[in-house]
Amino acid sequence: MQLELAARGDQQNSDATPRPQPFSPDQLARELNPAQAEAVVHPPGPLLVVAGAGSGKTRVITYRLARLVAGGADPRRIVAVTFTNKAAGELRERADKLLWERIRVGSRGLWVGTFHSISARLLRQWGEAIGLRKDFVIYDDDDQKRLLGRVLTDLKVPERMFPVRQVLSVIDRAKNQGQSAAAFQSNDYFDDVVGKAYRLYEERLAAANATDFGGLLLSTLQLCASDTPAAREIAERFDHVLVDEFQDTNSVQYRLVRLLSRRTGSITVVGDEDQSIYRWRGADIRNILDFEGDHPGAKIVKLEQNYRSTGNILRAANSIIEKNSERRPKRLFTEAGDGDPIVIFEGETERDEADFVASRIEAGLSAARAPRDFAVFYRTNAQSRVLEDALRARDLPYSVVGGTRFFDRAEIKDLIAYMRAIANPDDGLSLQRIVNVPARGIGAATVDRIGDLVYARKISAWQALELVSTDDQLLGTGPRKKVAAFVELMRRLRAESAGLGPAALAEKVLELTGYRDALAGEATLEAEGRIENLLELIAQMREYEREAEEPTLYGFLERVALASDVDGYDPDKGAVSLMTVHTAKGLEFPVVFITGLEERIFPHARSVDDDSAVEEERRLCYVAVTRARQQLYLSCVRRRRLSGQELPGMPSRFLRDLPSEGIEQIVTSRPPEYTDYSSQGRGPWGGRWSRDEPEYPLNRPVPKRPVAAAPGTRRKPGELTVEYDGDAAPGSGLQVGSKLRHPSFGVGEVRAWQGQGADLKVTIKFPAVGVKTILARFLSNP
DNA sequence: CCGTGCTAAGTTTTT
DNA sequence: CTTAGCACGG
Repeated sequence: MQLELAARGDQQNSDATPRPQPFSPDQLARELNPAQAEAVVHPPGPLLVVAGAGSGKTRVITYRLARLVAGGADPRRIVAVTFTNKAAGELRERADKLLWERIRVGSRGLWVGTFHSISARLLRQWGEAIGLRKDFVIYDDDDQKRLLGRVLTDLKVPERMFPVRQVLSVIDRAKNQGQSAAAFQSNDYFDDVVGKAYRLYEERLAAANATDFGGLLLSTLQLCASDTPAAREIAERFDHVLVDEFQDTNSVQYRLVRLLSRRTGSITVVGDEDQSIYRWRGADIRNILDFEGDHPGAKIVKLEQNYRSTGNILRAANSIIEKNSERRPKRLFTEAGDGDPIVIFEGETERDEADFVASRIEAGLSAARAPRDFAVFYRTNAQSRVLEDALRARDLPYSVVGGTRFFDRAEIKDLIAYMRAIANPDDGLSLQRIVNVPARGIGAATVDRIGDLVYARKISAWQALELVSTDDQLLGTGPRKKVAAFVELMRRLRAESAGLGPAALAEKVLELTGYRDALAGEATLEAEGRIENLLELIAQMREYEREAEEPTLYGFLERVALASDVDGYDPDKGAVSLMTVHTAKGLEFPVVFITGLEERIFPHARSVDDDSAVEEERRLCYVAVTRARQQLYLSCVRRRRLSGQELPGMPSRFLRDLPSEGIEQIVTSRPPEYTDYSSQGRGPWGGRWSRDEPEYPLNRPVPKRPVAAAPGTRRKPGELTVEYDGDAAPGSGLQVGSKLRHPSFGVGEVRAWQGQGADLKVTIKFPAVGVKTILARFLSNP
């Protein structure tokens, strides 16, 4: 009782009372299944937990971590690595809770984070040992592309033969495998050029005091492997290492983990080869398959009992994944009943599919099922649009997780670029972005000259700016003065930045640069939206300042650079979730729709010719299926419009692999007529679809004639309701130019309207989605 | 130097 | 179909 009342920070006193037995065999037997308990109590040393989907993986990690601490381990000397910030946050929260409940110790000082954030942290502390400054910035892939583009131009490499994307992917692959620019091997002409580009790219990165995603990890590995006092300190730093999603580690990450755990040998990895879906990003499935061989005496525990899904869903998942060969045999089981049958929908077009999804969600809403309980998955981001339209048409709240990121918007990147340039004067890329934003008369010609100067004299962009603003030989008087004014502006901002938090600094930037005034002066809806976005960013900065232990400008910039798609998922939004299958990993929902299950969509066209790529697609499908708790819908269509052209669709091979029991099928289409698309074939979709390609029949015969969709299930698309939030009352002065707010589209401007009362239709232009004609139902009057 | 209008191009998954 | 990049005219 006394213990219950002990204050949270009161650690000394807890020793006075007898300690409870928080992890006694009895207790564990009550809270864990035998396999879970085995993993939790295994003594420190190499341990691989093969955790099937929904088998209580996070539970095992938190219990094991807590038990290590209960046994005397210091939380500050434990590092737990995850793949997303969201997973890291969850792990920290659950570990903290368990530690407090059971042994009155918090998780304070525990290192939990993604590979990238932990690397950044190590580099900021010890990176100087390998010549890295503490204040480096992190370039995202857009920055990488721009930097490499400039490198390729300077090397006079023909763009046709060496597209930036392709060169970058080779460089990235090399980095993921631990090959630095110096060590880059080339066997052919292409790689010779890539090697040259790689070296110059790295040179420029270093000059900009910047690093990229791959570099973050590679530098950390180099640091840890170096013969320096810093490396020895790091080797002493951690007693226990835990790694989540181990199947997705690449070679560099794996070596890093081994170095961190080498001294004590206490390394716990948790993963599932069946859920390895990041091979294209360098993940090496062998890391998990060979773990035993690499760690003599390693213990392996398999978790096969699933606590998430119904029997029908689990059987479907098993039958899909069983076709793979690169895996240890494993079969998930559940003590739950069969549950509802899985529903397969086969429609005519992607609109029918979207409408089916929306109608089922609408019908499924009840006291027990809120919008947040539904998730819709797709293979590629481009597929989300039709689904969004269909949900909108039924007024269902939805939220697209990932996709075009908030941080990718132009105005956000501009502001971030200012902050980066203030934090790090050497960041040429950011300087280039903002030097003429808002327009201050510094044109492309001037920027080019400064860029040439940087290249020719091997100076930083900032030095070049300072140089041309004082030396009247280099630029004409007009441009020179303008550049000088910009230099002065940046100096002033830097001077003012001292002592300001990120949010206050951002406001200063918007004010002093005239950015906000420039937008306000435009007085358009787009500009209004941009200002709103900037305010949102500043609000995020404030939130960061509240949360972070030690908020700094670098800290915020790092958080921005390392934010992941799924980090934006918030169940409390109360909306139907739309996301790619990749983003869905690690999440679960009562009802799941997997759409676009067609050959060349899922599995993707780029994968169908390569057996091992198809295995990855199969794992992806397995991940998608195992997200569902109670109800699973799978859908495919016979004709799909994708980037302009319509292509015929064949049911995915994954549908053919489903068991014949526990499935309900809804068909509203018929197979497409034979069409020879070979003459029109263009690009990767290269639409050949001939008789030679195998048809994958579903389990029931397909009707000869199309069956009409149920009547009354579909409203006219584009009909929506808006909430009144403007400067005109209905009937009493609604006019062109009035502002209205729509729950999904935001504020829009009235273009035209017709009718009145309940039949009032208004045409509105929304900055976000364009012009829409809407059935307006005014909910409130001013 | 800047904004507009057009054409052409490219379309997987993301820390 | 969308978006990005480019040429042109002001």
